[in-house]
Amino acid sequence: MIPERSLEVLRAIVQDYIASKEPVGSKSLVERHSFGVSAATIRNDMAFLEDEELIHAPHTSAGRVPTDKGYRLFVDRLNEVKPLTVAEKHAIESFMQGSADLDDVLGRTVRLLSQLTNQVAMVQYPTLGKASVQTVELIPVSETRLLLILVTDSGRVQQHVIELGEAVDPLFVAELRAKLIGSLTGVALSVVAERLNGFVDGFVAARTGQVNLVLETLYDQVDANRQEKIILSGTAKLARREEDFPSISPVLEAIEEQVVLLKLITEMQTDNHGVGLRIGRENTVEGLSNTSILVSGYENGGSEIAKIGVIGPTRMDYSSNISAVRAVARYLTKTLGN
Amino acid sequence: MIPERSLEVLRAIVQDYIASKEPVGSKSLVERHSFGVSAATIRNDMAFLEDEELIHAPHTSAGRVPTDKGYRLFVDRLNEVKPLTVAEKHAIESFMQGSADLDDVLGRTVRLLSQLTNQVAMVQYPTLGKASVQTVELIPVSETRLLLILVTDSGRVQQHVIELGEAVDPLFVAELRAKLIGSLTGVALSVVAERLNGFVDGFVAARTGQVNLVLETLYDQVDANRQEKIILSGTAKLARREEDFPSISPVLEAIEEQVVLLKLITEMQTDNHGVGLRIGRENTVEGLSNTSILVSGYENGGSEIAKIGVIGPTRMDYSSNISAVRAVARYLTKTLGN
DNA sequence: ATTGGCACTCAGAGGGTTTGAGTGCCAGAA
DNA sequence: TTCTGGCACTCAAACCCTCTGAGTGCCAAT
Repeated sequence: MIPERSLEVLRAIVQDYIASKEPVGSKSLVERHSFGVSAATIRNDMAFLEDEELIHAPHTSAGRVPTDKGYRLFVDRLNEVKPLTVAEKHAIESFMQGSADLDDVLGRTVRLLSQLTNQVAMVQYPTLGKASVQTVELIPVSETRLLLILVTDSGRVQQHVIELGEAVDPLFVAELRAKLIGSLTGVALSVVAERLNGFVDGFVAARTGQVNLVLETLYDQVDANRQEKIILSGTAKLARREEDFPSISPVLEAIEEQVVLLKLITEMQTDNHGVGLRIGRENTVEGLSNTSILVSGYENGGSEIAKIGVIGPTRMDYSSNISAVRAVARYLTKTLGN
Repeated sequence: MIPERSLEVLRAIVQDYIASKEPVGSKSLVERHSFGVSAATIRNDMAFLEDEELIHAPHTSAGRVPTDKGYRLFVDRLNEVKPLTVAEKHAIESFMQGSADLDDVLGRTVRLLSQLTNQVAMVQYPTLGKASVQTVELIPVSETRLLLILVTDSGRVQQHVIELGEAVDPLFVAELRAKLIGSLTGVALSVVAERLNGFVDGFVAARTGQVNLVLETLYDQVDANRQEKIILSGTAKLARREEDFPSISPVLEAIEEQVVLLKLITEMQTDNHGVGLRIGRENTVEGLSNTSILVSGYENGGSEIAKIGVIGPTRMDYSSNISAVRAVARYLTKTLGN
């Protein structure tokens, strides 16, 4: 077990280090915090913390810096989540005011979060989840082209133009449309494909080519709901922290690699405080070993779920950032609720 | 007038500097290029070029570096645009293979351009231009909600859900839909609003509220065609060139500021070689004083027009980049032609 | 106009010294 | 047992000095 005072010392070290960006030594520690003991005693505690690999000295005659493990313990056991200030809550409200469609809401949200935390923010597009088909439409837009529209009950609308390559017969389109609506309304996206098994048999042989073309497109659209995507904001914030990283280039590269980032945040569990956190090397991704990633989940109409979060140096202000991410996620869920 | 050989010297300086990233001196110049004169003579020419402010010495006993003005003269008068290699052409072809909708095409294009030039690439979304309405659709998606769809002849499809707040009468929707189609098919987006002047008078008074709601949404969508947007790719490429900039942070900030960037590229003329170029401080934007911006125009079905380009250090390989931007722009126009 | 020669400049590399924040440890006090 | 004051020790970073060499500018000779 780690003695009580040592934990206090760790907390103080993390706090001072976050504030000053300088390794912190025993002397400045006793000056800024009232431990009621001398610097020498603190040094003993620090030696203990170092044995436990919770802090680490960049070189012999320097102060101490928290290790990833130290931050982890700090966050899990010592950190009190700082509630948002009134000004911040106000900022959230006004930022989200008057947002229109999904793209718009997510765009605003990610900018908001970046601004609030002063870090790089990210939002994952909502994924398939439990969403189901609200309606399907088929509209001729020219001699040979059809517009296929898919509306899900989570309010997402997708469309795609299908080039049939031959003249469109309005009667046939009407029939196809009616049958599609009949078969799919209310059906969960995840079972659309199997529900349409044998669908093509209901048409005369001459039409099967066209029907299949439409079905292909429909499957693509359903899949597009599965295809995941992330938007980022505030990349420049990373650069302003140049001192924080040996080089920002690998970090930028890593976060530009959407696939990796998606994988990473998808497998993150949101446990404590409703947020998920990976500190430093806990992100197995190379290039992110000096960054922490903080995510929280949000919901879209109860049927789609995805994550939102920030990426910053391991030495970030966890208290504020955790509450910001949590608040914005909650707010986003609420906004999408309508 | 600038003597012939001095121009040759300038060309050599630019080329060597781009290749080596080191200030170039008279000695290495005569070694690497066969001028047929001695270093001392070259020095005289360099003194002349310096008087003309085409080159500049970082400090007394250093080699010379081209100034913005020097690059400008180089590009305008000395630079031969390097044709793309077969491999590069091949890369373009295969990269664009099998692209689907507008988003997808633009996304691929910008990644392609970034990869080809090894710089940050950007694509502006097509703007309004001469596009006109191909068709309008109005679809009930729930008790109280309508889906409005606008298709332009450039193939762009937009949709938006309208919350009417009261139950939707199918007959009314059919009437509204028919009248909209009648009034708008083939009408240029720029005159949609005026064409609908008095449109609401054709309905019974009880419906005017709902009609106006739909019209508002329609106007918004038309405007969204005007609303401009840029996508970027390869931001990390900037960071890998850390030596090129005193600090990348202002550069990143500048390019994250879409509004500024849009304004900048919009006012750029594409003159020589079909591309537009701003070198260093020619970009009045603060933060971009060490970067050059290179753009070329592309068209979407002849009716929408926008720009595509790259941003890099002033010391970039203009020859290759100009041809890459030009080629990709041409290819993009062709791809969108279908 | 061009050239070789030469004195001059100066950024940057190399090397040595100094400084001071900070540690580790110990012997004695509480 | 826990804490404390004291002290020797360490080492990165700051500072300073010198040296080096690439490069210039200018001039007198060709």
